[in-house]
Amino acid sequence: MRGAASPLRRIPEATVARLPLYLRSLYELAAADVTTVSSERLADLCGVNAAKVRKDLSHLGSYGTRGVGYDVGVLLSQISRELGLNQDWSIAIVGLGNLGHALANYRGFGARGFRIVGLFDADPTRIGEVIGGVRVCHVDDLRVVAARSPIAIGIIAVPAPVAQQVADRLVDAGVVSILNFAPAVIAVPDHVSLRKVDLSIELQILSFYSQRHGASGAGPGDAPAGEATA
Amino acid sequence: MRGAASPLRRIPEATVARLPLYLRSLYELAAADVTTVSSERLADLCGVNAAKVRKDLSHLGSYGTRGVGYDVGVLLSQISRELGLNQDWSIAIVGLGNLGHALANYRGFGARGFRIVGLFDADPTRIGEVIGGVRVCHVDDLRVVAARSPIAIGIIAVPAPVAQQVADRLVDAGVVSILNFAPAVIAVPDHVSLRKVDLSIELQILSFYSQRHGASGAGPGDAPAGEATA
DNA sequence: GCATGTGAATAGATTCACAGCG
DNA sequence: CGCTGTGAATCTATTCACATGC
Repeated sequence: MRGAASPLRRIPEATVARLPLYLRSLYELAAADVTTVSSERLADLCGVNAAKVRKDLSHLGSYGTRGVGYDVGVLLSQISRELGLNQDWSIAIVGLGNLGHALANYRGFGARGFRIVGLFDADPTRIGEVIGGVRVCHVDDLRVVAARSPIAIGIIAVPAPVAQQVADRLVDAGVVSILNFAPAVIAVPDHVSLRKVDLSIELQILSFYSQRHGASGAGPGDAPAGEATA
Repeated sequence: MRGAASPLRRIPEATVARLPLYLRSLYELAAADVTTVSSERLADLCGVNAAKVRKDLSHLGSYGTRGVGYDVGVLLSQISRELGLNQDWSIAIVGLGNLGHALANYRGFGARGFRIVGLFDADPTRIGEVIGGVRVCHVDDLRVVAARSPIAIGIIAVPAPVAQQVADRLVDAGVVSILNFAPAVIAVPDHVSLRKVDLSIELQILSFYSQRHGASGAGPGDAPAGEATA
């Protein structure tokens, strides 16, 4: 019962997170007219371990040929299907400050089936502006706009203090996937997928490892390495 | 042997990645004049499990009081120190397209000890432009500029095809931490820390879960749910 | 022969559950 | 009594190593 092929097996989260990586390398291989690839080659291209590639791919089914490798075209279409990239996904961006603006102008969404269909902001002076062919609407109209043409993925690019209420509005408008760029923890119902991108967290993690590992080319001027490690 | 306090224990990677999260909530608590916090409260604020908080914090040493909780100020300073946030970190951004530009204009770096000291691009028309008080230099001058005032963290915001060579130049200039925004796998020597932020990967992961879970408010027009799951 | 696919081994992270202490 | 700190149990992910099949 259920749909044709894919979503019967349970695919580990870690694997899902790597599939897009494989996909990208496969596109490059295809563009270079390479028709077959081994797990080892693909692993190299993606900066991972070959056994990991094989185990990951085995979760989608057995699409390799022993002694030969994987057919690039077949893998491409299997992974695309698995990731749901056969269909288009509509995106809305909320918050058009520095970052939101940059995202809205980013070409490369459309390239792979992600289409920006809505731009929203709370600042009246921004309403009506057209970015990348899409008109900026007031965030109060989110629900109405979403009712006309559904939004699959909402991108939050507002300041931290209003991130939660924007998330609430997105959920209220029927959005089931959210990508949060605001430096704030937000809560969503179980049926909504949430991922976050947090610049300052990334920098702090790097800071941690810089401090330990290479205490070399570190500080700028003030506090070179006062209580350094090495 | 070795420095005063912190870096003797081995702190799990997963824990390191959460420390900045705790830190942020602690700043908010401190700003609200809260002096004590329980693992459960902190866990709520960060959207994680209370046992996880306790175990994470235990890796830094025992700074809690049984029956009471943790002192906000003490935790703040312990985590800050552990993450290396007592010192300032110098940042260079390479690539000043949409994204690089947005990052360069982003206030909030400086707030927590991250200071943009260099901006680099390969496009001659952008050289000399001043963004956020910093002059854009040619990427060929990276090494020279870095020699004058060392760069701790390099941010790559160039198109994928040139990401690797930019990484090489950063490493060559003595940078030991790199944050890569380009949708490309890059390789760096062992002594360099590398983290990545990849928008299109995040979207594809969300696509995967949208497809499975809520097959509700999905497609926009073309391919609504052709071979849908539910 | 060669590279996949996979059980088994290992490592790592999360969660449980409770002893221990303020 | 309440909350921390932590061993033990569980779950997840990675890696190994080799039988399997083209």
